[in-house]
Amino acid sequence: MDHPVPLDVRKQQILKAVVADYTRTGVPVGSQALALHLATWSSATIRNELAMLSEVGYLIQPHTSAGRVPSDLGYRYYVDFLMEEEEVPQAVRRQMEPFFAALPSGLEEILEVAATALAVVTDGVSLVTGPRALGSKVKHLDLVSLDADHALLVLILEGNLVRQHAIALGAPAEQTALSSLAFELNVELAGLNALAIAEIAAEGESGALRAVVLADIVSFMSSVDAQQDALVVHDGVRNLLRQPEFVDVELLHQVIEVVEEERMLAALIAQLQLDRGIQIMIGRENGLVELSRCSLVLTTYRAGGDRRGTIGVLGPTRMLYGQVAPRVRYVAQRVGRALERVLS
Amino acid sequence: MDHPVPLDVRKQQILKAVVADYTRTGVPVGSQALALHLATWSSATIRNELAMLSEVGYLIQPHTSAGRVPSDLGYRYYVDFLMEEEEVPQAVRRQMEPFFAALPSGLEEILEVAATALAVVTDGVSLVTGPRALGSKVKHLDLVSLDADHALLVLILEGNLVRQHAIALGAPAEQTALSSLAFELNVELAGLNALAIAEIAAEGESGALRAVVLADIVSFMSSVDAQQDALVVHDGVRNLLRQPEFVDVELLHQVIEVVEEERMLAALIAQLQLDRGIQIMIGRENGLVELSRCSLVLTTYRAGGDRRGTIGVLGPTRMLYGQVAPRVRYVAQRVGRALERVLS
DNA sequence: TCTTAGCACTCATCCATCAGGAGTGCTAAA
DNA sequence: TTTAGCACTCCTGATGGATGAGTGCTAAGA
Repeated sequence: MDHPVPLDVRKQQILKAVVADYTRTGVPVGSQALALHLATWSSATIRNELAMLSEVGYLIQPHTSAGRVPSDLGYRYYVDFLMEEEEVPQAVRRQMEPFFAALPSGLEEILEVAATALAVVTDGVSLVTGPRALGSKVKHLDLVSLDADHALLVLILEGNLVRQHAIALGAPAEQTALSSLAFELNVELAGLNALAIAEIAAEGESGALRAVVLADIVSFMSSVDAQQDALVVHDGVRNLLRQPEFVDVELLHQVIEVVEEERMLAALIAQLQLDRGIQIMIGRENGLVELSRCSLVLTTYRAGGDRRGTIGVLGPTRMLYGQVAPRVRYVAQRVGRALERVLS
Repeated sequence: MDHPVPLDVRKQQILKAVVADYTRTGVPVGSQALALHLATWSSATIRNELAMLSEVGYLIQPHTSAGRVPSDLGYRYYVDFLMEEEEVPQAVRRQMEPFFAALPSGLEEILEVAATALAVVTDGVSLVTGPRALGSKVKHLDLVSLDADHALLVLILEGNLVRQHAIALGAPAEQTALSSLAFELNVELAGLNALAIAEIAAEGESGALRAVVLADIVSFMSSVDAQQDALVVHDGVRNLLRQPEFVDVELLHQVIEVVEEERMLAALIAQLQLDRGIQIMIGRENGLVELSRCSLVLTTYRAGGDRRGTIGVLGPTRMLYGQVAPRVRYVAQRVGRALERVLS
């Protein structure tokens, strides 16, 4: 991967043609089929080249009398050096428009809509994580009385992330007391993150209503920060079923298991280097055996400031990378823009 | 369905044995296999009875030399007259405990947790709709300034359903103005639904900040009410893949399509009569051709007062109804209790 | 009249066999 | 260096019993 075997122009053209043909049909491609597209050379010449490409590991032969299929390495070379990105067609943009037109203002809702849109236009499973809230900051908070000694804490964090949590107050408190406390805290805590609030909490005397609420805010915000990474929205499992590689029910089972068991994907995505533009993980590169015959096309979206989340697509290794990558990027941009509007 | 063909005791026993055997093994059951369980009669006698049960439509023979399989009608007779509900075993309750132990206080989160728990213990796809908010009522609201002439409306509805919406104010307004307006509206609107608020909105003069916000509250609450029905959480698609009936990829495809395309299910569930305890829809009874080989076991959960939602399981027709039904009911109760705590 | 042993019959499933064909590697000529 | 030719491999799909599970029917027994 670091030192790909260099290829001459003809081998490159042939590899590219193999990838193109195979992604289109899903059937191993033979020298004769290639000779049609690459009329410059005879099938025999191509056959020789194919043998050499197999030798260096870019192509695989399922069995002796079969055509060639790109290996993970072959796809890697293709993606790194040969792939041409197809601009997102007008028709596809139009197809997504309804999703983004009536965009809601909540973070989760926006991400969910984006997931659906992405699944529709890429024929894969879309994956979206929440923006990493590296110490998200309080924008506004509110306290609503539930019963005598319980209250609901409503936190509005930067990015209009709204979270609520029930607090056991320890002692009875009226709504009026809660309201004035909320007013007071709004002034004090605006713009602060969990860490800074923890300091303020440490100062005050314990036991009082204010102390109880402050302690809860700190612990709750920390848990929100921790959770944020894990949030994975997905959509489009149905798309996998159309792919011929998934007639193998066992394989399908493994993939769906991983997708529904969201934390495995979350872990995978967390180890991702951000800020690399589109990142493509091919086959075994992702490290999960269950996904060894799948690829991931991921990128980051900006949720204002330096908060970023991940959005992307999971599909079979045999994927139209040149088409999927720009679409992922496009949706990421739209999400970023939508969040911008909603941001503080 | 309204007038099931009556059966004598022996036919009932045989039908019950066929259902038991078939749900266990997934293989058509023959007279000899039955004779092992029902030692009172010979295989020949059972054979005669099977022929009669086939004639009245309770059993089906996939082909001449195959055993019998219960028809939709047969399952219907079984669940109506023969099924014995198995109490939820201690082990299963324990299995669900972690899910309910650290239950969050938000409506959506609770429903999501319940969906996961239900999927785990029933080996099917769990389905959950939000509680029907037949004119949900305001409990608390808040206005947060976004920029000069935009504000974020945060509505806390009964049941601690928190919703936010961005408002274009039409004219600049400071946070102080918004706060005092929010204070004023909290007093006026507490406990009112969209309809009642619409009346208040109609009274005031238009154009003012207050009028703009009121108008937005009305339209937003109406849309929340409308949406509420549609909200369907699901989990456990992976479970379907273990069932032998879904080696037929085409069938699987149709089912997943329906499940992911949530609105079809929402429509199906909406037409459901509530308050009937457990409702079981077998095979074609659900009316969706895509789900003609599936069954639904549904019930309602109470979200306090007269707000109710639906929770249940989708699985193959060949389902352990006597086991699934009590588990669905159990989870519904737990959800109800969890929501109770969170309720106003 | 009801039950049941016996038996012929049906038909899905399994397995081996075989022809067809796609695609290869190798050789030798251009 | 390219390419036509050809033998070879081996997958795929079709064919055709053999097997066996399960039935319906008949006739004898309780």
